[in-house]
Amino acid sequence: MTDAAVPPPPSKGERTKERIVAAALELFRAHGYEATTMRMVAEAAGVSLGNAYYYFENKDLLLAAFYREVHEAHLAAARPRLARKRALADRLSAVMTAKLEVIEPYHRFSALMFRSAADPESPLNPFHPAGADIAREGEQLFAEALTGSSTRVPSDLAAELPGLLWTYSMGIVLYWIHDRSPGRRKTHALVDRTVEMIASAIKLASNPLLRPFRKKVVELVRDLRFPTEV
Amino acid sequence: MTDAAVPPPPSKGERTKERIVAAALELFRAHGYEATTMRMVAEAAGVSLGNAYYYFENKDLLLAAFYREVHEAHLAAARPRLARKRALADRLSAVMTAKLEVIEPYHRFSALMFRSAADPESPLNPFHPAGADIAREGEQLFAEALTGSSTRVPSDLAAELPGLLWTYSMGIVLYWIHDRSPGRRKTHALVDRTVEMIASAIKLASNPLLRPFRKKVVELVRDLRFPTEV
DNA sequence: GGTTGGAGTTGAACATGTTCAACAACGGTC
DNA sequence: GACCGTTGTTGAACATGTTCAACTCCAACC
Repeated sequence: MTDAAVPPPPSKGERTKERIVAAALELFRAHGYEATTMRMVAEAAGVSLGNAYYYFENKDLLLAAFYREVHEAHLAAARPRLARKRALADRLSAVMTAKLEVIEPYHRFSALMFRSAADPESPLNPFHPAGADIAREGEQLFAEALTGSSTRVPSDLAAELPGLLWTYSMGIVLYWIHDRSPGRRKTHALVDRTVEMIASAIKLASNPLLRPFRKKVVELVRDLRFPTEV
Repeated sequence: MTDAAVPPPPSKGERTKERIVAAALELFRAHGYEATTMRMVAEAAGVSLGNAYYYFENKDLLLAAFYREVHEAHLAAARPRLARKRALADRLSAVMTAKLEVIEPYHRFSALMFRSAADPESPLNPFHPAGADIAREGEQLFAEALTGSSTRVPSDLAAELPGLLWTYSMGIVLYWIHDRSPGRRKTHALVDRTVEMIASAIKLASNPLLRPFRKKVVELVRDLRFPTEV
């Protein structure tokens, strides 16, 4: 019974959509986002301009498709590395390094990802329905990095850490966008050093003596984590 | 001798530019950024479309002019409040509250400020020459908040704090952009609580016992503060 | 086989940011 | 006052994201 595993054959529309995405990703890679016009995408996909808009309401949604692809690549790159590490700092480092490596080819136009991520209207924004999946999966990855590590974390903190770490990773990406150093040396240095600090801070915060302080921070995060809620 | 204080009379061009800015700000306020077209701005300013582009290379630069106006308003609102506070937490709170009040009328399109701020190419980005002034003045304001307070801060830390606090304020603004709660309650709550935590952390970090740890953090910040440097 | 309704597709049209060659106004110089 | 270079100004043209009414294709149904 392999029925459940066999996806239905792609419809004509699905194949067309796939062609459009592929064309767009290739053009983005080659020319960047702004320089890639919808007409170029349509032509490269062997499709009319209007047809591209039949599948993607606007250009941003093509970017969202691209973003998802990058995200999948990150997951695929990070998980095998996690399997080889125990120490928390190493595991966090594995996740972040995988991220930096995956996004490196797109440095020249990755600012776009970020601008969209900061825009409440954009499908890339983690609070937007269309972008929520990626954020959730990103947090999930950090959750795996935590649970698989040799470090024990109190449960109240453990509940909030994945979200915090995901936010941290967004901050790193923002730094990386502006990083002009060769080989993105500064971003890697920042990751190396902050990852150590975070691991230390987590161990410290797990100390029973610090429970009251920890509670206060966890409460703050829990209360205010979702600005979009009322 | 009041010569130095008397600015030269505005040239024709300066007056035209002023009219364009004024028209743009009013239209932004009324309709938001995207919905305001350059043609609308030109017409409202009583000027041809091409002429608007003579003064502002692109629409983003009009947004930059708007951003500067908001920034000036923030400085003007924050400084008198600082004069009435001594405690560090109160002073930080004064600066942040002034900021939130000043930007509140523009909540609907303020995401634009942020997207531009995150974009290395944009004039709003603090690492971009055109946006650097605003960032510097923002840090300066935090420097005033610090030096005027009753709290003593070790000099190594004092050198880095304004920049860190400015970064913190950007984070608050990012949160505020997504805040849908009535009266922006959640953002205010976040400010209230984080400002306390920051003041406590600064006092804690000033403790001589923590000098090694503080040195480590200060060094990290100093080394990596400017991603755009090589 | 004909009909029908939805999915897929097209090209033209539109709105808007941006550019540009040409023109006008102005201020200084002789 | 005539000349001239700089500053200011214009409207048309262009590129590109987006929309839309019309068309084709195709599978399901009678």
